[in-house]
Amino acid sequence: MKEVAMATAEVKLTKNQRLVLDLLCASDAPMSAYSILDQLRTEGLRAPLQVYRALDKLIGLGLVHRLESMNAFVACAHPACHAVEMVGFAICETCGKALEFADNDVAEILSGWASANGFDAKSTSIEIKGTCASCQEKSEDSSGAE
Amino acid sequence: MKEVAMATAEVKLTKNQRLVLDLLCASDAPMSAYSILDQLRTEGLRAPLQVYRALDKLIGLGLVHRLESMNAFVACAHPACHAVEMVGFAICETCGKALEFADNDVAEILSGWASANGFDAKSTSIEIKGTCASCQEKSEDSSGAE
DNA sequence: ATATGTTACGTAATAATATAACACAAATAA
DNA sequence: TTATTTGTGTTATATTATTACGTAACATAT
Repeated sequence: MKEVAMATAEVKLTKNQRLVLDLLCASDAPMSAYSILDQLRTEGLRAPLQVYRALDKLIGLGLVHRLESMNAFVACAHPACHAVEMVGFAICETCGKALEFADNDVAEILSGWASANGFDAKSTSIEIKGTCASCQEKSEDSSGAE
Repeated sequence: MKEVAMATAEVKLTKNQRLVLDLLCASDAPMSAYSILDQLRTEGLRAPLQVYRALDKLIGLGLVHRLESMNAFVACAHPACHAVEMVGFAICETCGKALEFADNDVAEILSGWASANGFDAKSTSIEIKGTCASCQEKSEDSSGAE
């Protein structure tokens, strides 16, 4: 029961799943499956499938999310409450980082739309593309204005 | 000026762009780039790039949307008001069809989140995965219940 | 008309992402 | 133990997308 208080330690993960999750947690930006593979070659991973299988499991557990518009994967920012149903990301096209967010109002509106239309929703992904605050500041430096 | 009243005729499209758009409009479900290519071989298209270039242009015009989670493309259901900023789709995992929707409340909440977080949003995609009404009915047939 | 810039085209090659199929090992449960 | 499930490792292949190159079509300004 001393077992570590890490939010992600509740479930027993296999070696490969642990390697992938730890790498994603340590990364400050989403990673593609193949860059995960490259990083883990030293740990013994050799084939894409090893990564994809671990990712599938981790996504099922709500510990990892997939960014559909980028074919990339990111550790869930809220590892405590694995909300699998609705997740949102704001993805910066300049630095590649993704900010995870959750919004109950949006979730309710969308599930309202679904039931009004007889659609049985299993999962919802929201992805906003644009430029993050930090990258906007940087680009103002070059524009010389004010 | 007699020029056709088709909603999609406002802009002058090239032959390849027209072929791709017409095919997507005629399809009742989203299509992958390569299935578009296959369908248009008889029309003279030969290489993936020809399709991807046409798609890029059509997406820029708001006449076609990309379903990020499926690597597929679909003609815009509202060809009149080309809303590029925010589009939503409910995608049926059984029949593969996609229902397009728009919701101003959601759009406002999301753009509110963005400005509150200093994020400069360019485009937003919402994709709900699940089962459409029609496919639910069909599967009830087999479940015999009630 | 001719020059110039822009947009689109066609082709070949290749990169990047993802899955199928197979045989085997470890953990779990009956 | 036996059966069942779950995960593993490997090879091969399928699917999706882009790079790089050279050419053609079109607008428009001289």
